[in-house]
Amino acid sequence: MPSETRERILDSSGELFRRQGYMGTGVKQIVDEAGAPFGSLYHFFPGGKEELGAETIRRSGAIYGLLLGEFLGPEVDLVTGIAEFFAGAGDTLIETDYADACPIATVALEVSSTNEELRVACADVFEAWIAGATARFELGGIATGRARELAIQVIASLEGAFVLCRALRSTEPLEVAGAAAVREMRDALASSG
Amino acid sequence: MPSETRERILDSSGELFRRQGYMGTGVKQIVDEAGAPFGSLYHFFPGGKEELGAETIRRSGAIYGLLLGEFLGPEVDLVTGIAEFFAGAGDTLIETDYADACPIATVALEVSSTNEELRVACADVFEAWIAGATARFELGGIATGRARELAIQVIASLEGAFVLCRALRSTEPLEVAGAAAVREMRDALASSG
DNA sequence: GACTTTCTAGATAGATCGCTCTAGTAATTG
DNA sequence: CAATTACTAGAGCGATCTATCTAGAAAGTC
Repeated sequence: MPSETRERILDSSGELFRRQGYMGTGVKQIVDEAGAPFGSLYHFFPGGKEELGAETIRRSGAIYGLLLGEFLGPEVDLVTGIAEFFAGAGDTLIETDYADACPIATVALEVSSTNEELRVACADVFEAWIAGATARFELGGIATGRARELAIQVIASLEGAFVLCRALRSTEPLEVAGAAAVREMRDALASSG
Repeated sequence: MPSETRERILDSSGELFRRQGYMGTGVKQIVDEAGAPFGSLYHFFPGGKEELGAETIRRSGAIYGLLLGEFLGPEVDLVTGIAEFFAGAGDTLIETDYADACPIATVALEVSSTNEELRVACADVFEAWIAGATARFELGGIATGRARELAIQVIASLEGAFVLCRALRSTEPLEVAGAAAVREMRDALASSG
C-alpha cells in the first residue's frame, strides 16, 4: 500500500523539477506544494533531497515513457504515432505556458557533471525510452541496427526541440522536428519494407 | 578597454554555468575560480548575479555561434561542415569528460519558466544561431523556407544529442544525430540544386 | 485497553545563499 | 602633487538552504 502523502510529494517534486530544475527547487517548496508536513519528507525519503530526486527522475521518466508508448502502440501506424506525439507535445507546451516539456531534461543537464547518482537515474530513463522505441520500430519492420539509430534520433530531436521551444516560447522547433522525424520514419519504412 | 578581471569573471561564470547550471553555481564559486576579488563582481556587475547571468549567456552564446560559423564558412562544403561540427562536438565531450556541451542549454531550461530576463537572453542567442545558419544555408542554395527549417532542425538535433550524451556518457547520440543532419542536408541540397 | 509502529508537526541547527558595506590600494586626471 | 576615479579586499547581514531533532497524533496489533 503506497502512502498517499508519499505519492503527493513525488507528484509535487516531479512537477517542480520539470519546470525549475533540481537545484532551483527547495525541499520546503516541495512539501508546501504537496500539502505535506515537512517531517514526512524525511520519513519517506531518509536519504533526503538526493533520494527524492532519484526516485522522482525514475518515476517521472517511467510515466513519460508510458505516454510515448501509448502514441506508439503496436496497433497504430508508426508515422501517425510520431506525428501525433510531437503535435501533442506542442499542445501541452501551449496549455502550460511553455512549462511542461521533458520531465527530466533540465535535471539531466544540471546533474550530469555534478551528481553521479542522479546522472545514472537520468541515463537509465533515457536508455529505457530508447530501448522501448527501438523495440517498437523493429516490430514495425525497421532493420535492427537502424531501429536504434532512429529511436535515438527521434528522442534527441524531441529533447532539442523542447529546449528551443521553451526558450523561444514558440512551438516552431517542435513542428519542424516532428516533420523531420516523420520524414525519416517514412524513409526508413520504405527502404526496409 | 575591457577590464581583465571582468573578462576572467565572465570566463569563469561561462564555464560553471555550462557545467552545473545557473542555480547550481554560487557567486562565491565564480569569483574564486576566476581568482578575482569578491567585491569586483558587484563593481563590474551592479545588477548582481542576474546581470552577470544575462551577460554570460549572450557572451557564451556569441562565442559558440562563432565556432559554428567557422565550421560553416562560405568556402567549405555544407555537408562536410555539418559532419565535422558534430564530430568535433563529440571530441570535446570526451576531452572534457562530458562536461562541455552547449554553453547555454542548461541555463535555458532552468530559467525559461522562472526568470524572464535570462530566458530572453537565451532566446536571443538561439535566434541568432538559427538566423546565422539559415543565411548560410540559403547561400548554399537551399530554398528560403526550407533553410530556416533545416537550421532549426540541425540545432535541435545537436541540443537534444547533447542532453542524451551527457546523461549517458556516450557520444552515440551525437554520432546518430550528426549522420541524420548530414543526410537531411544532402537531400535538401539535391532537391534544390 | 496496552503496546508498537507509522506518520505528522514544526522548531531549530549549521551551512551557504546573494548581496551590501566600509576601507584601503592602484591608476588616472587636473 | 592633489584630487578623483577605478578597482581590490573581505567582513558581515539577513535570508534561505538541507537536514536533524523531539514530541505527539493516528493506526494497527496483541
